[in-house]
Amino acid sequence: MNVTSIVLVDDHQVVVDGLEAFLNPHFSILGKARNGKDAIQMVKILKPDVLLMDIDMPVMNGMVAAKEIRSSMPEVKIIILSLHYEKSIIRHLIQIGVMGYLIKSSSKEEVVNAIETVASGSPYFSSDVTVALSTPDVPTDTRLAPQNAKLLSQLTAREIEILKAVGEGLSSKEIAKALHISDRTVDTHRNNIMKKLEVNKVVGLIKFAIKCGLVE
Amino acid sequence: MNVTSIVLVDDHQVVVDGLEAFLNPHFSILGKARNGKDAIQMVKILKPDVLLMDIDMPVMNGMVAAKEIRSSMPEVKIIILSLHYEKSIIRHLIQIGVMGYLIKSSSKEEVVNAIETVASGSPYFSSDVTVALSTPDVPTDTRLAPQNAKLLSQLTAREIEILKAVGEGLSSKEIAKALHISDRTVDTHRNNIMKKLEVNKVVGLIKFAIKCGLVE
DNA sequence: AAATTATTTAGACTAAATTCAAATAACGCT
DNA sequence: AGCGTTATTTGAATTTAGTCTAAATAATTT
Repeated sequence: MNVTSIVLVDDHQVVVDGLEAFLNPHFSILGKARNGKDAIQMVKILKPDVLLMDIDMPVMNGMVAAKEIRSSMPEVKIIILSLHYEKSIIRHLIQIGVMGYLIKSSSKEEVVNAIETVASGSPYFSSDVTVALSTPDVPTDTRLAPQNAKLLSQLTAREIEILKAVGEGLSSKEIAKALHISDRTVDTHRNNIMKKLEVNKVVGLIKFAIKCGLVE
Repeated sequence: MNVTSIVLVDDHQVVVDGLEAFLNPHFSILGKARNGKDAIQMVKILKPDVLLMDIDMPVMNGMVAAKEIRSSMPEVKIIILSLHYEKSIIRHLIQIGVMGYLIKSSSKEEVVNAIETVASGSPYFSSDVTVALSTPDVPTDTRLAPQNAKLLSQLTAREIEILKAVGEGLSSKEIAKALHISDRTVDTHRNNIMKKLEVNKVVGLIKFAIKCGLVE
């Protein structure tokens, strides 16, 4: 088998040169690019075994380039070399089909090891990446949106009580009975609430109550 | 430096014996256990460098044992050897602080490599694990509950159209105008929908519409 | 052709919401 | 203690919306 050929892509010259310095006798560096756009061109012409690429780059970032290369040249194995620990980005790239993911703090040995592993057809992911992915997702919808919190805070205790009851599907009369007040009172409260929340339909109240977790 | 010492834990004798067979000249196998409980005892007495353990085991499973060992003997490096791809389990174990995670389909070489990496102080996670973790979480609330799907399916197209409009806060009259039909018709549809969904309040309709993702 | 289901409508009735107007209670402020 | 503000409460008259019953027409299925 031939020596593994590589294209290096990073917008910082020192990084590319440094990588080249310690990869050079062992691997064949076919080319070096400074952004995703150039990387695509270079890969098409040079057809390397492995593409070692950064994410943050001007003109075209590594994620876009990786996607394009995956679809047009699936035989090229992509290794991402990044500072990013952000889960969504890592996930996206793995879903796109990159074969490896290294953090820039990786040792020379790890980079060499990753390239060899990937060149042989197996994926290689830095353990930092795995650990980063292991933190559970925060469900976005459980959090109370700031503007809702603000609106909610300007309701009085009684109003919140009534809003909750409305959200639970009780009519003015039922609420009145439950709270031992007149149903006119309940209506007034409800109208005041609607003014404060700037909604003009009961549905708006119900939706707001749901959003704030007052019901269901 | 001394040869790395290991304790093997798996409820299947063949697996333990098989592992021992190819690890033996290279590493020092101090002991073999069949469940988590025995593993804890054995680790306390033998103090191995590395504990290679399954998850699914009788008496006490590997997760519980890993947690216990992590808190009582943090210097012992734990590698999980499992069939599990389940994200929540993998995550939990990484959060507990296991240093490695291998899938049972791993090659001999990978197992040896993992043990060496972990013994030297670096984590080692099989790439299958990383890929498994890279799939985005499905927020539980976005999924349509089966009973809601069933109820929704027994509504007619027209009824769904009206349900949606109700959920958006339109009154019967407004819906009537929008659909170029009489408001009586809208009422009838709404009542039929309520019968089908077994709710007796408009709020029920709105909540159902939200649950089914028809609105908002 | 007959039976079901879907869509449409009306009238009489009932319930609910809106508007306008205002009283009482509570709270902080000077 | 007196003032202003806000919260909570209520009523009457008015307007709007929703329910119930009943039924016709269109579309589909059997």
